[in-house]
Amino acid sequence: MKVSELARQAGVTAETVRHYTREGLLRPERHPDNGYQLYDETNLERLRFIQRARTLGFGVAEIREILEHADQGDSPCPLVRDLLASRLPEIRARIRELEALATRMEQALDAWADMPDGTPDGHSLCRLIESFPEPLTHFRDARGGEPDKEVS
Amino acid sequence: MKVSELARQAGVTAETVRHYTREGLLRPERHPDNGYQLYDETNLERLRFIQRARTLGFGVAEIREILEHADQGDSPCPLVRDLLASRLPEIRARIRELEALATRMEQALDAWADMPDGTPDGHSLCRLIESFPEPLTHFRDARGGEPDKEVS
DNA sequence: CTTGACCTTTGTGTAACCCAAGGGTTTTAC
DNA sequence: GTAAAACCCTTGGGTTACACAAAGGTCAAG
Repeated sequence: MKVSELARQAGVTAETVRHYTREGLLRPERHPDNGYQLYDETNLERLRFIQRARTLGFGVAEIREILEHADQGDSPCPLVRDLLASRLPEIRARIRELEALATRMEQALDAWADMPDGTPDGHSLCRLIESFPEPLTHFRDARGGEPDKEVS
Repeated sequence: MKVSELARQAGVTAETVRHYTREGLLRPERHPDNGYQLYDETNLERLRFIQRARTLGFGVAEIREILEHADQGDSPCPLVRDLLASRLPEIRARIRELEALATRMEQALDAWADMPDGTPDGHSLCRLIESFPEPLTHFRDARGGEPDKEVS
């Protein structure tokens, strides 16, 4: 099947399929005449595997590594377990950060009612933000990226 | 003070200070002779403000907008409140995603004990991952980016 | 045979910085 | 007084996981 067909069956965009192919996660053949990429059932399975691995928090580079192990006949499972085990605490930490963030935001919105929101006087930019404790100088970061958009 | 001094006082890297300056969040003066960027106390306050805003989940572009409002004498507070209010649900959603992710990872590690991790047989890549339910085909994404590194 | 749908590659953009290179400047130590 | 250490500047490339646009070839239907 061709790109869009594979994409449709897996519920991703054709761009995503091409991306994984460029990154070496999928291995299509080429139609000798027109150069189209042709994917077989195995590639569909690989793609489904990739999707599951992504929802488990693996990055594309890691998945490539896993697939390469498997392609060489090695069991990738110990690798997977180690990656899982090492990533889990990071996720937990991130959850705590985000919860703290949400709490701060709610406090801010609650506190809003008690504060005047007049024009800043040159010393205060926005009391709402200024009244927050300074971030401890080496626990930076807080945002959750939203680089993804809905995939119809 | 010069870049590194400002950076040190706020607990960020000099690169970060330069970045904010390039993005227009900080407004240093230039030493007429050598072209060095010189920051005053006001810029230190701005930087601290930026830090707090970042931990509250604001992006650099948003913070620039807030600062521009304040620089023009408008109160940025209503803006801040709206941004806060609109971002909060996103954060909450992200927390739920990450919790689901962590749960899946833990299930995977738990299930590990019951599964053999031998060499894949050509049909299975890694049962640990393959045994997961397929992601619903339009609720993609799950990762929390870690594009940031520790800031000494 | 001409649309229109689909394929190709290449290049650019996203967020918030980090890092290296090449080249001036200032401070410090001898 | 000067040389090395330490710091400053700008420019450009890298990071993640794709999305999107452009220019151009291909294919099925009417």
